[in-house]
Amino acid sequence: MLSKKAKYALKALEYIAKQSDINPILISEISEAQNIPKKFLEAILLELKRAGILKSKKGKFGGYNLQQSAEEVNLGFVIRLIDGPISLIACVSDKYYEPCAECENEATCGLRSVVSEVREATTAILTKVTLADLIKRELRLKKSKATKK
Amino acid sequence: MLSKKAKYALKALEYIAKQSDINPILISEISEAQNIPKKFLEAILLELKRAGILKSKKGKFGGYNLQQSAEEVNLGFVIRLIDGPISLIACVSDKYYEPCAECENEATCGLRSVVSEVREATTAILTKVTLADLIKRELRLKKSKATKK
DNA sequence: TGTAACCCTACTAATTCTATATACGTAAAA
DNA sequence: TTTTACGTATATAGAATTAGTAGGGTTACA
Repeated sequence: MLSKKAKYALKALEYIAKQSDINPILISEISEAQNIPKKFLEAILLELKRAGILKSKKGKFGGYNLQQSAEEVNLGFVIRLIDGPISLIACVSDKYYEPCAECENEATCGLRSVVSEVREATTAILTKVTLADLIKRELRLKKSKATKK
Repeated sequence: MLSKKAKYALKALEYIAKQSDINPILISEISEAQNIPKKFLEAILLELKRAGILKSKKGKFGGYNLQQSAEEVNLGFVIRLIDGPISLIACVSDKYYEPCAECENEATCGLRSVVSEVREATTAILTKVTLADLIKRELRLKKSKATKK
């Protein structure tokens, strides 16, 4: 499962991406709009900034903006950043690889081979979908809901 | 990520499935063969028994056997049993559904729609693969490794 | 009836998650 | 140049989860 932190990060990024690029967005504005505890959100945004996704401006009329474009930021990157490995077992993880303690032979482990397939399928989706896609999806869903009425 | 408990459960089940059906398998044997703490394994096997996957025989010459056939037991069932939801967010879970606290409209949530796709892809694999498949895979991997030499 | 096996309850140490508190640094406006 | 409105940094803390341990109890076979 995703941690709340990762979910907050994605919600916050989506919110920032939806606003105009001109004015920096306040932490407190995001916090209220998305129901995220403010102090917790501060830490999250800072992490996203360090990772190069966001940029910030200090002082009065400061706040956060995207550093990369909404088309560049994919969900897999964010989730990996905040929650760590996406794979179900570390022995099939690319970025967070660790050998299994018990498993004597990784190359012939059946479980590993299955979990590896799951990882491929999961990351294929998560790294393909960007913030921009997320916003587009939302619009599409809202439209199809409206026409159904 | 899978918990160690779930990994232990799968390893233990695979081990039992590989043995002949005639003699019950001892907890201590599995524990040693798969490097699983014995007392922890006891608890896991008990849970698998309660779920109807294993059956046990008490007393001298007792032990564990499969109750269902190796073709019947799929990995998704075991993982869900031990670790809970497979989905990344509870709002797309079938068995462990819970509404999102922050999300005001589930039907139009872009993140939900992406995570839902991930869930479909993941469960499709995990519920298709059975213990019997796991063993077959292992054999196949061992063979292809041998021919490579 | 002894003993080798599984069964059961409760406890705990360590870690992670979800924040909160406090103090500090910085930039723009009055 | 002082004030005010922001972000930055570090420390801490309660709750939940994970990964076991301890210590018997119960059953059934020889």
